[in-house]
Amino acid sequence: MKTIESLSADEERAAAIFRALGNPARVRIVTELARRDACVTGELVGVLPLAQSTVSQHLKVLKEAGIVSGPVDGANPCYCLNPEAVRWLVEFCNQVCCPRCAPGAEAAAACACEQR
Amino acid sequence: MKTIESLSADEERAAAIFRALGNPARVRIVTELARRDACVTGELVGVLPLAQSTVSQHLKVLKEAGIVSGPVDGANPCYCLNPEAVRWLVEFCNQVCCPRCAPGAEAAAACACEQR
DNA sequence: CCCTTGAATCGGAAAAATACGATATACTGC
DNA sequence: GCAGTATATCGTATTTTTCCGATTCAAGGG
Repeated sequence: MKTIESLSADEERAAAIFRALGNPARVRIVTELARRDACVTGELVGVLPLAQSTVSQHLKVLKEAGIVSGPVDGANPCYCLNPEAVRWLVEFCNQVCCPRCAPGAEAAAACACEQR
Repeated sequence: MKTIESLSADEERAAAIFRALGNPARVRIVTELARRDACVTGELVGVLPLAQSTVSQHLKVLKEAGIVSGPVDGANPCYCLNPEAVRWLVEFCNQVCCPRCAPGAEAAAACACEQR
């Protein structure tokens, strides 16, 4: 993938987070983590039809993107969802698409040209 | 990538949209489309340091994910941002992470376990 | 100290994404 | 009809992702 020098820092961060979330297994992990307050990896392996090493890799990707934090090593290894990252992403979407995508902006939603 | 049969339709749709947005060039295209009301491909080629055929491919990916619509063929080929898709994605994020990620949920944001 | 258990990392195979140039297609204007 | 311009598609080389089994590492129990 080519680097685009004209990209803003926000755009790059958004792309990185989107990319990390752009996999069904990782979306599933995030929804599982959100459902509970914390999660050991082993439970996730039970939920997903993937090998333990693969789940571990997915967790690493999510962690590097800042979407999850952990694990705390020691007695209770645990991965946690980082709500700040999700909130940031939602905010980015709203900023970028504002005012056409903001909730309540339905009136302005129609495109200027006819849709195919 | 393995198909995960236990995945809900929403989770799959979210993953597909995230994946489509998970590329710097495509984020840039979306922000450009959001900035204007419509955009012919040519202008985007000028904005991005990529070949015309590559930009066309990116537009195709975004279109297949339902993020942009168009082009209307004829005199004024135009691609438009589909605000509904972005709104749906924001809503998905809020639903999944609710109540821990919803705006104003800062009090509940701290994870149950210590962060590394 | 050794053994079990759970998670991370390594090595590598297969599949998918990314990018480009070349080519095809569609529309405009002469 | 023909030329010119703009966009889409094809073929393909390269890179990246995805996944697994095997191995390593760390903690705890006997």
